[in-house]
Amino acid sequence: MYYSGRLEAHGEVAGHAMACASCPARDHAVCAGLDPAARGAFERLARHRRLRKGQTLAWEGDDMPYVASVVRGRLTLSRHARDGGELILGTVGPGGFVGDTTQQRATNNIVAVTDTELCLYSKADFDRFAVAHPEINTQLLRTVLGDLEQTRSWLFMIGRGTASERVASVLMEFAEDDGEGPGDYAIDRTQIAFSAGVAMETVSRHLTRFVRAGIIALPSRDRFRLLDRDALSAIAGQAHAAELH
Amino acid sequence: MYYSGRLEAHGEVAGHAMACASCPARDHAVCAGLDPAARGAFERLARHRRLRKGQTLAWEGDDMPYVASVVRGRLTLSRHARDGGELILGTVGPGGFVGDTTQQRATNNIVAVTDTELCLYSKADFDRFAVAHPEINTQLLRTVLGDLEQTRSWLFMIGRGTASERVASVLMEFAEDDGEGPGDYAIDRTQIAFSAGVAMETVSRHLTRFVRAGIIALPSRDRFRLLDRDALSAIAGQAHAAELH
DNA sequence: CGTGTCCTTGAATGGGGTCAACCTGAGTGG
DNA sequence: CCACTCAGGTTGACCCCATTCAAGGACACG
Repeated sequence: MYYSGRLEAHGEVAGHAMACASCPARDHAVCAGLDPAARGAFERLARHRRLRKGQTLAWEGDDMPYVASVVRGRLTLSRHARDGGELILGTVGPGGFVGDTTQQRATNNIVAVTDTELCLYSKADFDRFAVAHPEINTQLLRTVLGDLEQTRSWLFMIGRGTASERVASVLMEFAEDDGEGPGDYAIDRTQIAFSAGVAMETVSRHLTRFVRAGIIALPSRDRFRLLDRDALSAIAGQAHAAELH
Repeated sequence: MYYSGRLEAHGEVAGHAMACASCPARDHAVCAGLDPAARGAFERLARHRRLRKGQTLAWEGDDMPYVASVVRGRLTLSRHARDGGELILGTVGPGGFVGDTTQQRATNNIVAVTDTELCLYSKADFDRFAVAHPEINTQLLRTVLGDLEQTRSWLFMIGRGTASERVASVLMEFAEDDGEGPGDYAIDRTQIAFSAGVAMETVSRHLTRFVRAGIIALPSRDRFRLLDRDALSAIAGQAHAAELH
């Protein structure tokens, strides 16, 4: 089931129920840096939408007549291989942007990894706005350059890393994304496998190896505790270090 | 030996010896879409530079106080692993753009794969120009979005492909980059290995396998002839197909 | 208490890395 | 013109890591 062109069809929140004034992403999102008048105009184009964990915003190849700015939560971008496999190409968190007005169709699957809130803009509206307010492209450019850099770092990781390195890198990502907490983070073996581009069994084996080495603990099936960040970081390797600007 | 901050130190061409009017990249480059007055102003900021095949524009981590637009030729972006290995993250051809004004240092090695001509702009100049002429960011955004898409496609390829698929994909890239010709393209085993993220020996083995299958021919050490494009494309897989437009 | 989902563990297989020897052609210098 | 050298490429042998297939465990749910 996917976005059909009418947001209301999902029973999701439509319209801009949330005020920009209280938006947690307002300083990082694409709308940051607009002057008050322009921001007001931009706000009026937005449709607010919530996605529950696991829900899909778009499938690769689908018609996707809108772009989106993430307010909270996190999305993954992924692609399917014909063998049924999947690879996660990156994630987008608060302040991030998904979609491309120069392409009609979605090039990636876009799925919420946690409950997520978005502002949607039709591509036509967004383009029209960008012509009138070209300064929005400055902020968007910043975001996209960041994504490009992140994707290249990940490519480097995936292209040259062993399974240990890949799994360790994914854990590091999870640890950074999830805020801090006391060192306890959510995991999902399948998710790790799809991110790292390795088989699930391989993920499982390396996790138990990390546990035996005292680097992490697995208090429950869907959580892990980071015991030795430096050790994990060292396994992840410099590919990951490069990612931290 | 690398860029030291003074272009003239290399004895390369400095200044804008070439007129924009005759630039082969003028319709695709970042300067495309500027009105004549703005283009004139932009042109005055440019320094023209030539790189010979194999020459390096920047090393990862180096201070890089300029950005560049490629006029002709081709550059590779790569990163080194501590084990001495290297991975090519992408290439930039005519009309393409390298560098990021939001970062002071180069994040990638930038090397000419063929003789290449560039227009260089100091990051300070470029930023100042972009404030005065925000429409340049529209074109730049288009370019960067294309790079992002290309990098994600490549990530997908590398992340899930076998060595055959990777090597085949690299050959397809080469075949597209090099214009058409009669089906003869330049290759270099090391280059392929660094692009595909596999060992040189593996590249060699797969090339001879392709030759035996009648898919390519190797008339000399540094050339290959594409005999059966469809077969090669099929091996490269749909990951590659997604990359085409 | 069954059923299903997610995870773990084992055994077998094979693809690709690594090391090492050898080959080939383009220079180079006598 | 030949011998030498050297870089780049090929081929073989071996081994290790990750995949795959398969069986079984842990836990939540009805």
